[in-house]
Amino acid sequence: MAIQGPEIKFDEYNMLLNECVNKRAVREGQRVHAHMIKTCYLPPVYLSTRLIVLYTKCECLGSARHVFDEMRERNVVSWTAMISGYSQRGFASEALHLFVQMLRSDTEPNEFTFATVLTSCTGVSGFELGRQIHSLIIKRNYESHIFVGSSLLDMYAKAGRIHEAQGIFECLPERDVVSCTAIISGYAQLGLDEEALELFRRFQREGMSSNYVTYASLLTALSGLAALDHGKQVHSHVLRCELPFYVVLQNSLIDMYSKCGNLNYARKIFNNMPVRTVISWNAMLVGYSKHGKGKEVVKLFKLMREENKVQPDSVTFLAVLSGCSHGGLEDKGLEMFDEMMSGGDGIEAGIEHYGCVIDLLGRAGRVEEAFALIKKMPFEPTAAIWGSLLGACRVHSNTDIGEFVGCRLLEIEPENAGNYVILSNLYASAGRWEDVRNVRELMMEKAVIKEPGRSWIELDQTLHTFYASDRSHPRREEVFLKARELLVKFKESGYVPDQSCVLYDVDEEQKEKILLGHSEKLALAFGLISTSEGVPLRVIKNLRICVDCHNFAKFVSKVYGRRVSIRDKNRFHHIAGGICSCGDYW
DNA sequence: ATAGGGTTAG
Repeated sequence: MAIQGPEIKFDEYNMLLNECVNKRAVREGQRVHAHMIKTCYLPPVYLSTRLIVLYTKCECLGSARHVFDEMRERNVVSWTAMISGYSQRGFASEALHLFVQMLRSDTEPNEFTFATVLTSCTGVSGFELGRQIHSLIIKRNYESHIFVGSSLLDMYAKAGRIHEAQGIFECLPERDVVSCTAIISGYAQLGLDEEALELFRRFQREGMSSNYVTYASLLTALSGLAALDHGKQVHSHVLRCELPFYVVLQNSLIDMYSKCGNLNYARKIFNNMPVRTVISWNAMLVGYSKHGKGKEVVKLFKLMREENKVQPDSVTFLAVLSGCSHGGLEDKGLEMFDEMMSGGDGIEAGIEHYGCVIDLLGRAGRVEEAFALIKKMPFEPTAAIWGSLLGACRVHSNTDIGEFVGCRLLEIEPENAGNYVILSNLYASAGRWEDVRNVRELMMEKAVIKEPGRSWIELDQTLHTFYASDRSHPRREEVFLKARELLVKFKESGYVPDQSCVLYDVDEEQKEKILLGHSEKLALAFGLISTSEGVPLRVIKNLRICVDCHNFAKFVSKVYGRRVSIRDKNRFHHIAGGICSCGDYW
C-alpha cells in the first residue's frame, strides 16, 4: 500500500487501517498513523478506534493507550476496545480502572463492554467489582445476553461460586458451545470432575456441538478422575473429527495421559508435536515428576535447554524441583535451585519453589538445613511448608525440631487432623506417651474432617468409587469379604496393621476394622475380585495415602504378583514385588 | 469498529 500526498481523507485512511488490522501489519499502521500526525489530520472517533484496535491486537498497548488518551471525544466502542486490549493482555486492574473511568465519564457500557470487562474480574478485589458489575448488568437487562451471560458465569465459577454460575447458566435463554464449555470448565477447574463429565454427557445428548476448548476442559476433568478409558475415547474422537490439533488440546492430552498413569502415551504426543509451548514442556515434566522419574525430569529439562526454543518459566522450575525431590535426586535439585536463583532466566523464586527445596532437604534427612532455609526465605511459611518439615522430622526422628514445627502447625492449621497424627506419631516414636495422649485429645477437640477419604478404580470404562467403610457399592458384601480374606492372608506373610494411622481413640479390634475399611483397601479388594490374574491394578485416592494402606498395597503386589499403582493427592506410587517407587517417602 | 469458554504449577 502506498501513502501519497497530504490530501488523504477519511475513506482512504479507513481502507488502509482496515487492511492493517486484518493483516496485523503494525508497521504499516504506524506509517498511516504518522501520516495523520504529519498532515495535521485529526482523526474522528471511528478512525482513532481503528488505531486502538490495531495496536492492541499487535501487542502495542502503550501506543493504543496513547491514541486513546489523545482523543477529543470517545464513544462506547473506543472505551470498550481499550478495555478489551488490557483484559486480553492480562492487565486486569488497568481494564477495571478504565471501566470505572468510563462510567464516570457518563458513557453507557453495552453488551460488548460487559462481556469483556468481566473477564478481568478475577481475584478477590476483582470479584467484588464483578458483583457490582453484575447488578449493573441486571439493571440494564443484559443478564441473559449469551456473551454477557457466559462471561458472567465464568467469573462466578472462577471465584469458586459454582452454584451462582450454574444459576446464570440455567437462566440463559439460548446456549452455544462457549456457554456450555464455560460451565463445564467451571466445574472442572474446581475439581468437580464428575459433575463436569456429567454435564458434558448431558450436553452431548442434547446435541450440543463441541470444539477443541470443550475437549480441553473435558480432558481436565478426566485427568482429575484418572479416567484413562474415557480419555482414550476423547483422544480417538478428536482424531476422528479431524479437529485441528491445537497445541492446547495436545497439552491437555499429555496431562491426561500422564495423570492417568500412561507416561509413554504422553511422551508420544509430546514427541509428535510440531509446535510446543512452555505448557507442553511443563505438562510433560510434571508427568515425570509425579511418577517419581527424577532422571527423566532432568533429562527432559536438559533437552529443553538444548533446543532453546521455549524459555522455562516458574512452573518449569517447580516441576523440575519437585521432580528431583520425588525422584530422590537431592543434589541435582539443589543445583537446579541455584540455577534458578542465579537469575539467568529472570524467574523469581516463589514460596512454592522454597517448599520444594525444603521438602527435598527434609527427605534427604537434612532437617536442620531445611529448617534454616525456612527461617531464611523471604516468605512467611505456610502450613504446607511446616507440614512438609514435620513429616521429615517424623521419618528422621528429629523430635526437637519436630516439636517446635508441630506446635507452629497446630497454631496455623488447627483444623487439619493429619498434623495431629504426625505429631503424635513423632511423640510415640520417642516414647513420650503423655504427649501422645495430649495431642490426640487436642485433635478430638479441634480437628475437622474436611474431605472424606475416597478411592476409585476404573474397570471397563466405569469408575467404581469407595468411601471409608463404604456401604454403598453394589458389591459391598463381596468387597468386605475379600478385604477380610486379604487381611488374614497378608498377616500370615508378615503384614502388621499400623494402628498409628487410626485417628480415633478406640480399642485395637475397632482400630483394625477402621483400618481395613480405608477406601483404597476396598478399591484394591474390588480390583482383585473383578480382574483376572496378573492384570495391573490402578487405584486413585483423593487424599494422601496412609502408611498402612501403602504397606497393604505392597502385600497385594507381593502376594498376588500384581503391579499396583496408586495415585494419591501428590504423586504416583508404582508398587511391584513389595517395593514402591516412592522409596517410602511421600 | 468493540464481546464470552481453554492447556502446566499451587
